[in-house]
Amino acid sequence: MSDADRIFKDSIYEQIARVGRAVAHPRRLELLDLLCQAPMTVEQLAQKSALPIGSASQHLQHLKAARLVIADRQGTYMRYRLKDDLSCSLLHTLKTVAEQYYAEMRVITEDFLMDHQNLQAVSITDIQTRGADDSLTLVDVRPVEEYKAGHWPGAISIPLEALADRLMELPVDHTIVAYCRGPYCLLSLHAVKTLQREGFHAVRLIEGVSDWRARGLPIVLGDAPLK
Amino acid sequence: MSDADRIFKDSIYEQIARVGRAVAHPRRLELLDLLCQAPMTVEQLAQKSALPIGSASQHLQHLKAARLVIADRQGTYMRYRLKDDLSCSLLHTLKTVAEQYYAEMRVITEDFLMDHQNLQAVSITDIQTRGADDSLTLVDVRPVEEYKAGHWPGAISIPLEALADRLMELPVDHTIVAYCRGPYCLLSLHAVKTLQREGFHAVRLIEGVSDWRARGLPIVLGDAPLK
DNA sequence: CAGATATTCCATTGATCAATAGAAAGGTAT
DNA sequence: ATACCTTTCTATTGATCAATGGAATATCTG
Repeated sequence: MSDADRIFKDSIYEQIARVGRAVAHPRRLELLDLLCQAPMTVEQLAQKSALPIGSASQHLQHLKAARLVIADRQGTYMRYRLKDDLSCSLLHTLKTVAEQYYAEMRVITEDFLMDHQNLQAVSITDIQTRGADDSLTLVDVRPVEEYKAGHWPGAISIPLEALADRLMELPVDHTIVAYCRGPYCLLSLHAVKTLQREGFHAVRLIEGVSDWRARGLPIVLGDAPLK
Repeated sequence: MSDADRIFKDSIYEQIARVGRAVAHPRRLELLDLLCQAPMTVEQLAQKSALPIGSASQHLQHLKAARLVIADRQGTYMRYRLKDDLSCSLLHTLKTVAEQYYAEMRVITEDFLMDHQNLQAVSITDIQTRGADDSLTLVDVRPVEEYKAGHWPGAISIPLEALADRLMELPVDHTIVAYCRGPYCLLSLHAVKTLQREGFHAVRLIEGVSDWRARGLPIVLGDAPLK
């Protein structure tokens, strides 16, 4: 093989490695995961990922340099968002590999859930099969901005923080299905605990919006009529 | 959010980042790409990627630790292979992101191909549409082991090294379609140049076996009858 | 234009990772 | 058992990356 050939290959693999390096840090993955939910400012991202603003900004710069996300100014805020759904698919692929290849993922999840008994979880396919059944109420417990940026058809928005004050909006005779950002987001878990404490029959939906997005399932934008 | 919640999330993202770190280095991507073709020994991998044995071994350890590949001893040789096709899909996703998001990929490829004029390239869909047309001969110019580990149905195996000596096996009135490991492998490029110099009408197939594998297209194993 | 706010830049420190060469380990064959 | 071969381990050096805090920049408001 000639020198020119070698240089060509090195350049190509170097470009692919740019993608790899961008997703080689846990904090950046968390930020990317959040951006799969909705566009957000640095401040929001830092708060939701429990990062100092400076660090969050630096990691976002890194993601921007790898062009997985783009940033645009909105007044004094800087708003970051995914370049497109391919970034979301990339993260989804990485999660799938980790879930398939690392038994640690199961162990970590199971160990954690041991502390939270009585938490029934359902999958989106379960919901779809008993779709005709009308005794389910789907609740999106993420912050409202994320709901507006895309939510499951028919779901109503009650952010976890407001849940305790808005229980009267929920039908007592229904099964309440709470969902959030995905299997590793804990909003729906806490929602279900609250609901059960208040006497509702509540279950947790495993998947989140980004999982549906990566799979090409339908997502509704904007406000939806409350039931 | 409680401390336990934060520890859980950190652990989960740390696991996902293991995947990211494994693919964050150009040399490891090249090794993974090679393993998408066929299982190989450390020596073969080192030779094909122009790496010192020690470095190749170290990078393979890294891939093994991330469980994208597995190793088993065969006599004095150590044979590495992909864990399964999911590793291949992972690499395919990374390539797709790089191709979609980085104009540099196009620039590098175009600059390189400037030095190689008269190189017509066809896609696998082109081949499939004119499938009924019988005037095509598909040639797999990779090393025989890789051909045996999976090749396009109907393709014959003539490794690039043997091509000059085996021209008589090719029909002069056909269009010869050469393929190799993928768009960034240069074996088919050199094959087409050789064939053209010898008076054949030859074109390069853009995709390689790993691209078909990642897409779930049919692949034939073992020796195939020569035409 | 001054003051307030959000974000980025910069410089420093510590940590992790890559490349290399030579020694060691595991396996085969005589 | 010895010699030989392939691969891995170990240690060192240099390079890159992450975290942090404080200064600088950009925008909006009064």
